Amino acid sequence: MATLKQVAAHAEVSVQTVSNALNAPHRLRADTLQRVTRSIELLNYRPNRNARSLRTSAVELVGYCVPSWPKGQAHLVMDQFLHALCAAAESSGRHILLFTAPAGIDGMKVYDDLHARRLVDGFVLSQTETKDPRHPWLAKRKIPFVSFGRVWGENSQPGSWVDVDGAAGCAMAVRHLVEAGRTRIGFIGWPRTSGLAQDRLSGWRTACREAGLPLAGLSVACRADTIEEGSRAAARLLDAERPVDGIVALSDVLALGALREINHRGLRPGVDVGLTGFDDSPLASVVEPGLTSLRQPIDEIAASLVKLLSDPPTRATTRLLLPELVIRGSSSPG
Amino acid sequence: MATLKQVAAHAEVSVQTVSNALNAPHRLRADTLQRVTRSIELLNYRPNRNARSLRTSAVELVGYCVPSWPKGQAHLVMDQFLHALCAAAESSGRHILLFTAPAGIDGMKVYDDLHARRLVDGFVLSQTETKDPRHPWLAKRKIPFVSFGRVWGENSQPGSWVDVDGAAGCAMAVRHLVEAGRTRIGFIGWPRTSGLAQDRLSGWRTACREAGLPLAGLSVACRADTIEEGSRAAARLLDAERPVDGIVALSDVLALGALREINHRGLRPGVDVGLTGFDDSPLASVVEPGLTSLRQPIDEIAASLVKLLSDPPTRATTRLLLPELVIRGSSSPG
DNA sequence: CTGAAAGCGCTTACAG
DNA sequence: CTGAAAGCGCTTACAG
Repeated sequence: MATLKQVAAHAEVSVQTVSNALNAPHRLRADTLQRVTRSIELLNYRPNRNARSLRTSAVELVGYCVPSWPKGQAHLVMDQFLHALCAAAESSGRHILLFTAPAGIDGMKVYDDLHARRLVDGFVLSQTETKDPRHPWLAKRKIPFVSFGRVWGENSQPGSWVDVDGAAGCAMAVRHLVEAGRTRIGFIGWPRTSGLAQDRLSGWRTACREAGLPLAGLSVACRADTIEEGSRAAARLLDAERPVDGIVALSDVLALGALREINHRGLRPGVDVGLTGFDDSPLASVVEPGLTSLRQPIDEIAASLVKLLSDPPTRATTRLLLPELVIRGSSSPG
Repeated sequence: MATLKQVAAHAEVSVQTVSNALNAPHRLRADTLQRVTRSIELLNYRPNRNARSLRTSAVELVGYCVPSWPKGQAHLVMDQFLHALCAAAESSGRHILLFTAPAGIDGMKVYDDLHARRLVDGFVLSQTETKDPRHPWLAKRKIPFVSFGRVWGENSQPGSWVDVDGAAGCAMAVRHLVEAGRTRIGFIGWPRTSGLAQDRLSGWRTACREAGLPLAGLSVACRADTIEEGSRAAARLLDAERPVDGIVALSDVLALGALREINHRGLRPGVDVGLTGFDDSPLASVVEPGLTSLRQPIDEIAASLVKLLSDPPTRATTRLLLPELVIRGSSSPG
């Protein structure tokens, strides 16, 4: 492995000049630069990142905690997000360092340790929870971080965040169903304690109201994000005195449950009942008919997060992105 | 941020002694160790990893290339694998560094660069392909790596690997179906060019033969790992003069296609036709009836990989693990 | 058991 | 535009 010193000797310049050739080429005369560059190539020199980091105290590594899921409850779009995050980081010479940590406040000593030992410069948080303790904890200690997702607390959230506009997304879904002629659209969500659920619910409510559609008794809160709960909720909406002809579900999994219930009853999804999900997970295109779903702009989210972490603006910044409605058979025939 | 020097001053010993307290505590007298430990805690000292790595030239970071997938073709068990890999690495003080790289030989300069700049000590390869160019490339340059999966070449594969015994797994699936009374079991796989497909096919063949079951015309090779191909293959097996009453599919996705076809025909999965998949992906427990599938022992695989990379045996080592048959409704009623 | 010193491979004011 | 020197924070023979 060639070192800076060896390159300098080979090019007959000082190590400082080689370092400049790499980090500030404009400081060199053209012919010197060329000579140094040639030596670098000849010796196949690659700067040692540890030495650099020790000197500059920047490791150009971003910590990301890989969530652990209850059995079978895999995060279906995580690999897409991770790939996008990696690609975004690499476009500015950074990389992602993966780690595991206990949930909640107990995990914070892991974050602290990684930062204190200089394994990472900062963190990208995701799987943000209502009243997530990580944000204030990190902010208090001045450990750099950005958040994918809001904390939904009463007070303003510490740090920069990027999120998807769930309300706007669900409103898009409602309008899409209205255009397909639906007149009674239900919402399948989670309890009010979840900020994310409230957000998406509000989009459904607003759009229904704007379209002059009824709301009363048409929103169901599921206790868990499972197929079974989705089925049960759909059954309730379809068993009502005046059954729904459209369903907006808060997640793909709930939508899949609804899809099953619709099929069980001999109703035709996309014909008798229009249905939409959220996330455009791999499940959405695997079922039949395909599930219309709201796709989060993963690449843009990842790029924003990395940018906010790498070049932190002077004050905390927020960015709300629109999801994209991916239309499949569950909401429109053919 | 406290440094070694400050801790040494505080404990009134040399820096060498503090370093020993951390890395070779047995060299210190008990009272010295205690005094030093107290100072470390008081000053909340955390050793700078970059300085350590520069000195020892070990970064304790394992590179893992996050695969990019064609749209919608997410790797459904990847987040489980990544979590297991992280946890395994952390149990020996290591971490996972994620990166992206072009497929095949074009990506090797990325691997080379990460290693040369000392961002990683070595690599865990996965998504291994038939005649994967990465293994010989890395071996030739003496860049440490281990492989999850075999390369299936004619020659012996460079480097250590860990893999799941697909043949044994598919044989287990066949025997399970035989026990449930099936007498005509088909296999849905991929073309013979895939070593993995050959492996799993051979398990089906062996077990059928041992059970005295027919083989002729009962294996179908799909061109792609999609629902549609799985459906088509199942249709062929069910349209035969003597239709099958059991199907072993090479993947969960193909099995899901078969499940759809079985349902379409008004046949009852698990009753009229027994069906199994491979991977126990999140899809398997989400469909109805649940899909019987072969679960790869992810945690054990990850632990083996990290161990082989961290404490490389003197000669390349291989480890073949048994998958576990997870039985759900698709292969047995109730 | 403990300590003084060299050195890992860089970058960065500073001087020329 | 170029170079000599200090120093980032550790570890590791080596000496006492």
